[in-house]
Amino acid sequence: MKLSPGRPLEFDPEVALTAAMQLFWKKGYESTSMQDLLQAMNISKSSLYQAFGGKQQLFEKCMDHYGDFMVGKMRTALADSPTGLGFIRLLLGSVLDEARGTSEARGCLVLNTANEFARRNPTVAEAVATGLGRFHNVLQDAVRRAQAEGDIPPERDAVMLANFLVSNMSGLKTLSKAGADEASMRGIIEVAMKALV
Amino acid sequence: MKLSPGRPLEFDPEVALTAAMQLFWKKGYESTSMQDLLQAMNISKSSLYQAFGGKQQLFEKCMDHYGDFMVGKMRTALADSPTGLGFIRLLLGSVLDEARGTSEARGCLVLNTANEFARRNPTVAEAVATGLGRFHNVLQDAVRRAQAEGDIPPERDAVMLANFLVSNMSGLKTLSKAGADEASMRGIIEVAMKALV
DNA sequence: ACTAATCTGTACCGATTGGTACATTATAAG
DNA sequence: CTTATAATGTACCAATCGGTACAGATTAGT
Repeated sequence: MKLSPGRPLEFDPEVALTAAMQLFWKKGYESTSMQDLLQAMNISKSSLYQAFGGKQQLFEKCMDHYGDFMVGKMRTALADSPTGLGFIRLLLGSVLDEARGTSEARGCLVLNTANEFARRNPTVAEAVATGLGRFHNVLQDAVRRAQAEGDIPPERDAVMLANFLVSNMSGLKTLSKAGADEASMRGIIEVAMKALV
Repeated sequence: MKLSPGRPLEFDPEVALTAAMQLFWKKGYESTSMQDLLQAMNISKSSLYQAFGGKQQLFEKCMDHYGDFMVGKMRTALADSPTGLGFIRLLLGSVLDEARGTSEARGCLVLNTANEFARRNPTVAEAVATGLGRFHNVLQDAVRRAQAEGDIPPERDAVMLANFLVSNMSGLKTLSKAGADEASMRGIIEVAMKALV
């Protein structure tokens, strides 16, 4: 930890990064302009380029930040949940908030990015794969715990079920953006939950 | 059918519309530029504005065109399929082509649009809802036929199952864009199919 | 006080965006 | 052949895109 002379930062990099993340999350990469970012992060263009390197590099940092943020939330939710199956139901149900309009239908930054870039950018594709893998791992742990607790038959393939759950989360989030009503989504969740036992 | 004087069209509007549709399908709305469209449609800018009104209006026409095109394909596939359940399996399996890299991972124009616009544009939101409804109807018919054929229990809610299938199609397409391998996707399809019986 | 290092504000860059104005060309009806 | 109508080609528009150059401001060490 060496101290160098020079003017100190006038902003908190993590706060600024979080603001950028929220914006990318809500609007996607392409339709988020530098101007939008500067306003949301409340820093000058020079500072952004100096501290984050540019739009693309900032976006990649946001993807990582999102992964940490969201996986952290999921991990604590899983730990706090009385049962593994309860956590899964809660997670699927969280999409209903978006459908109700309670929260914004901004989906998941990782899945949004997968849809927006569709493997066109190798760097981004890798970040998407990494993020998705982390979510998968949480779901897989939840499934295994539910199996240990007797709520899911032990002979079922936990990896497959975790993949199935990720796919359903993704589908639900897309349908939510498509304007699906809450009742339809409840039905989908019901069918998906029944598929686990 | 009245004949008016004036210079005749030098292009087939349907051919041009299809070319535009393919481009929007592959690249999305925002990242498809006018220049891209003119090149793919092989018409001049004047002709595009004269015949289609502009980018946004052209896009809406493409959405309708896509709906006709895709629902038509699905309807004939369903009619040609020996069983309703076979059609459903075939439809879900079609996503594997994208995962294999056999065909491009461009997903579904309606779902892509839902993800890109996320209800920000009311006009587009309505087009998305309409398109999705048409897909849902095909799936619903397939489920009812499978029920009549004894492959799906008659007491199960056909609407719910159709919604579930749309959601899974969507999830699979997103995961395909995220770079999921074929084996994972086969597993997901297996779980989803099992959820129907 | 001076210097080296770092951050910030201002002004600017070429490229590209979707869209428009208008003259020119090609047809059908009279 | 003239005229009304419609399609096309050319030139242009302001606005915005992400990015850069550079001077000014603010610090720590000497």
